[in-house]
Amino acid sequence: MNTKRTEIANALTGTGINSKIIVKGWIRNSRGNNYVLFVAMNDGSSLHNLQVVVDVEKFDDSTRKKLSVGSAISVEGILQKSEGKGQDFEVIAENIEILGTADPNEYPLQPKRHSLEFLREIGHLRFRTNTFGAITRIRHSMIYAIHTFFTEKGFYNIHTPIITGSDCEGAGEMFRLSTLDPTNIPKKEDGSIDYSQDFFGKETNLTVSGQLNVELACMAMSKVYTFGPTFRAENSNTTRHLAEFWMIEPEVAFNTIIENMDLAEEFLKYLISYALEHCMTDLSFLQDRLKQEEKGKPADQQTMPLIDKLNFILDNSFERLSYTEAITILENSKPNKKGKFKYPINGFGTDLQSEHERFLVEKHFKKPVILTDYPKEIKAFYMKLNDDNKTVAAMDVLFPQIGEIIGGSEREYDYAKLQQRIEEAGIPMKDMWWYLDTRKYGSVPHAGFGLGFERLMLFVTGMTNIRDVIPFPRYPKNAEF
RNA sequence: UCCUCAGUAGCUCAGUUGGUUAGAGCAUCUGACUGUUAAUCAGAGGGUCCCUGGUUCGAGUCCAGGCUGAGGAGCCA
Repeated sequence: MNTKRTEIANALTGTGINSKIIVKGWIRNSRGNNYVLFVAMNDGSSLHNLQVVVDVEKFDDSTRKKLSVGSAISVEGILQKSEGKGQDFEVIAENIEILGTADPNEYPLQPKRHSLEFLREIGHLRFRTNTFGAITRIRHSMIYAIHTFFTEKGFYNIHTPIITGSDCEGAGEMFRLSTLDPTNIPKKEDGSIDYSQDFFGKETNLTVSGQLNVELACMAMSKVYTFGPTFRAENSNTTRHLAEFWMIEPEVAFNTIIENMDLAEEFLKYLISYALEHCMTDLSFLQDRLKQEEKGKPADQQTMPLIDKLNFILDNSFERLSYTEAITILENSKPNKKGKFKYPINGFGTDLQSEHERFLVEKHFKKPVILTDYPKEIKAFYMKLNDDNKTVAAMDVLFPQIGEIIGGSEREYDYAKLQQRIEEAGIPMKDMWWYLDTRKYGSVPHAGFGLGFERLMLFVTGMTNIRDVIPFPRYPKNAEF
């Protein structure tokens, strides 16, 4: 006899029909009468539940009582065509083993819609909901697609360090990392902290970006990418920021900003088409969920259905324009002339606010936009200085609703110019010697970008809060679970 | 960090100008029903009204401070 567990996703397609199978999983819903019980179970392999039909007479009272929402069970029975209308197949239970009970008086999940805020509070259990099951499966598919995309293009994955001794990655506030006793910190004679006694013998932090390290690998391997966790200790309380998030950073030798843009656009379109191809069931569920949520809203606030929105990205080329051109458009725009912008446009040098980005993407071009050649003052030191001496070869990919999804640039590869930019940025030269060495020995043009993985997940799933697209969100005042 | 809004049963929420014993739906428990689809029907139990202080004869309701959450802004990915 077959004693192997059948995954519910397989059972739902009728694999093993009319024969005995064993399924294991968690009860999502249980209902019935004195004679027959219908138990919906889920094992994570599919959005859909498998219906187990329980002939009450065949089971004792104590087993039946334990068939409550949240309990884990193993069911042995015949898989057959369902007599009911809601599903194609069902299992007629012959044997039920209770693997783990869940006291219905305490189990917090009900077979009904819960608010996302409530589910965040029970983050340890939220995987057991349809929504988070769908998000989890899509997230995995996106991770797989990312590695597949780069592998097919001949990239090498580089594990860049999570602990960094460099405090000049320049992307935000860092989390300090130390094994020193905080109640008894060793001090030097001048009163400053004596890091020579710390674990690494120097000041260390959690990385805010793998870019500088991945550039080192790029200067030998040509096409590389890093995909890892990054940490920002900014006190950001928004639906788009996390203290711990995952970032994909490709870096390509001999590429200019043009090829960098091409790569970014191709990459995003690949991932979105991968999701449409492999995650349709979960995407449809999330689309319907979103529709439900928007039901009460006025028509003009309702967004395009999720799947249409994803297809729309595939069907349109991203609009590419320079920062300077964008400023001109914004200056002449209706909201600017009518004083509708909270931050008015003041010519070249104005840093673009989210309201401006949103105007360009959602109102003016109505498609994704790549902005290039920003004023050097508002961008990072490693970006290549353009011939005008005013702008740098930066590129930001802006998406509807979420704003900046990718930030990248061609890198400054001229030794002297880079040195000068480091100086202007006020970064101590002695900390950057290894990075400067890449420009000293065999320097070549190269370019790369960073894609915030959870921002991508926001777009693909249509979720609106970034805390719901990462399994264990970390944000100010919260490191629970 | 700033602005706005919110916190009442396990969940989602109602609670009138400050007034007796704080309500509903769902969930839970008990019962009814031979195939349910968030099953249905009947009944029952369930409350630190976020916390601290204040005003008042009297506070879920008013005031102050704090905590927590949501949305927006800044920082960015």
